[in-house]
Amino acid sequence: MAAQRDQGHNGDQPPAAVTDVSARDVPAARERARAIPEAAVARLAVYLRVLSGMAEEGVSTISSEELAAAAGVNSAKLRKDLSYVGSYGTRGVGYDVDVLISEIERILGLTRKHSVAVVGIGNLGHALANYGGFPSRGFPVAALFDVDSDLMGVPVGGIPVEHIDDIEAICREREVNIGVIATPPSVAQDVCDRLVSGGVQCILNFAPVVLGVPDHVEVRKVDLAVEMQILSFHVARRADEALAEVTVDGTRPGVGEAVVGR
Amino acid sequence: MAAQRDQGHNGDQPPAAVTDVSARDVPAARERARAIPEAAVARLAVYLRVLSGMAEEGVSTISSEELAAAAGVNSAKLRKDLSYVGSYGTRGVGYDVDVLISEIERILGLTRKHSVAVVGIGNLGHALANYGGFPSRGFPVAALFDVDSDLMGVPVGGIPVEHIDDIEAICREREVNIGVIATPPSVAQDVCDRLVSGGVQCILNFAPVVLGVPDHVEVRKVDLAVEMQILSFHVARRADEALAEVTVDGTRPGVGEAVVGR
DNA sequence: AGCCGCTTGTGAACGCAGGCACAAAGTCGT
DNA sequence: ACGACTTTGTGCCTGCGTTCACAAGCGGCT
Ligand SMILES: NC(=O)c1ccc[n+]([C@@H]2O[C@H](COP(=O)([O-])OP(=O)(O)OC[C@H]3O[C@@H](n4cnc5c(N)ncnc54)[C@H](O)[C@@H]3O)[C@@H](O)[C@H]2O)c1
Ligand SMILES: NC(=O)c1ccc[n+]([C@@H]2O[C@H](COP(=O)([O-])OP(=O)(O)OC[C@H]3O[C@@H](n4cnc5c(N)ncnc54)[C@H](O)[C@@H]3O)[C@@H](O)[C@H]2O)c1
Repeated sequence: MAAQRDQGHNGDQPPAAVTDVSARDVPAARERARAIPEAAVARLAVYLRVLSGMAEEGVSTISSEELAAAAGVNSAKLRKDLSYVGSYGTRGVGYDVDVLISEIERILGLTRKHSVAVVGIGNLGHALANYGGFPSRGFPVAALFDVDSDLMGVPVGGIPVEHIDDIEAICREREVNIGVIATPPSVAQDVCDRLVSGGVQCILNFAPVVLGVPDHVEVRKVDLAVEMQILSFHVARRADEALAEVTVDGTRPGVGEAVVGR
Repeated sequence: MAAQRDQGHNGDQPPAAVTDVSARDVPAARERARAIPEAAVARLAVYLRVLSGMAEEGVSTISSEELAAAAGVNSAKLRKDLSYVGSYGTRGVGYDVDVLISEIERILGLTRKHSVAVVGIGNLGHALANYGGFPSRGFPVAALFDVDSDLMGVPVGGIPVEHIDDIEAICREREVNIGVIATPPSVAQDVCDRLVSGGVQCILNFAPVVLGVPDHVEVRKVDLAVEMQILSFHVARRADEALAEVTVDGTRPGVGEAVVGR
């Protein structure tokens, strides 16, 4: 079938030394939540989207095999991922789509409200603020910030842009949970610090810099240049391989059929 | 120190079953290139950016410890990553910044030209097309595509938008290596197929769908909703932990100091 | 009611990536 | 010229995540 190989791009940073200061030799109880590998969490989010699509199409039950195919993963892995959430399948039948959606949402914490603030309303910030996919998935955009005085008060995606200097106060007031940084790299650390002092605990960073944050803050970065370079690496590798392939046995890499994702 | 925990979000998909059909029990030679873990490739790209910054500031030599701190990783891991590239350090001194830059660029395949095509010039596509960070890093934008007739010929970031129906021909003609999909999810698979038949081997997908592609095509996806949901999960986990923490020994997670990344 | 076949859930094995610690190697100072 | 110091490169161990394979469980069919 050959769906895409998902991101191989992943972790670094001492998983137990720096970030996980707290969770060790603790009784148990929420141990279950902690035990979910981050990679599995990422996949759960994908399953959730696929399941939502299924639900809209009126599908009420799905087997691990079908869901795995739709999500582009191995069915064993899918079942193990779902087992982190709990046992909500029916043997011989499969999973109830609605139940699974509810349970995954619960585990991912999507039952809470997660207000988002976008900082840096330039090219990228505009696109993010206008994007309907966030509010519709439970991430309402609560505030936009910039330094540019021309932007002050201008509504983008229905939300007026506010001045960066008010960021702490506004974030606290509106209980912003997630800060999105779309400013130039040079000011990203400063913006990050301000978000943190505004009580924001989760940050999604688009600026190509490594942010330093306190232990209790979670940062994820989206670095397009890195993505490009990883692709570039694969181009180079493929070129080498194709060369070696031909040299060794004359076989050329097959072209295969294009499989439809959903 | 506590820099950010990098993406824990990572691999899935059978690493040896689907994608790596070709590279096994091969003589050796380029075996070196294949042997680099994808996670290490992602970090190499980060090191490269940090090093570029260093070079601009006139730094000519850097130790693994310094570079590791700047990149937010463990120094041992950094050295191991660099060892995949080769032995270009000088013991007792460190690495020559320029040499390291050249070698990482070589490994990442950045010595070749990588033309990029962006498909779907909406909110996100505009931002991408206008982004100066791609051309400056060796990824010139060679073409833009959309279906919207109002956009035809309109220059975005200096490149005129062309019709999606010409995509195969233009991609072949301009030797596009990397296709970026920023269309609505519903047409993403179709666009993907067209890119592939236009000879594009690497795809960066922003649409929230799982793309099916032939084995020889590499897909990476950037899924902001998934990123948000991973953050959401951590919010939930933290809330649970904080609760348990207080319940068990009365200690509250420390607030720590905000460390500056660079 | 009992059997059959299908699908889940998971125990166990495997493999890869991360981290430690040290020997090798080179530099700088005297 | 030699020794002491610094820093690299890497072997080994540990731990996590993925995969396999199968027993347990449930619905449906006879
Ligand atoms: N545009 C893209 O497609 C793209 C792609 C990858 C990465 N990025 C990164 O995303 C970031 C934003 O890119 P962009 O193209 O939108 O840049 P941009 O220059 O269009 O926008 C930056 C915005 O940040 C604002 N800003 C500057 N200093 C600020 C401060 N101290 N506080 C608040 N706002 C401030 C500016 O006024 C501007 O509106 C950059 O770091 C860039 O490297 C962008
Ligand atoms: N805007 C964001 O910040 C954001 C964030 C995350 C994900 N995304 C995803 O990125 C994609 C684009 O988002 P957007 O906000 O730019 O949407 P958009 O609607 O603004 O832009 C989509 C563009 O694609 C074009 N298009 C439609 N069908 C096409 C086809 N068959 N061939 C070529 N072009 C076609 C449309 O004309 C439009 O210009 C979506 O899949 C969205 O889910 C966007």
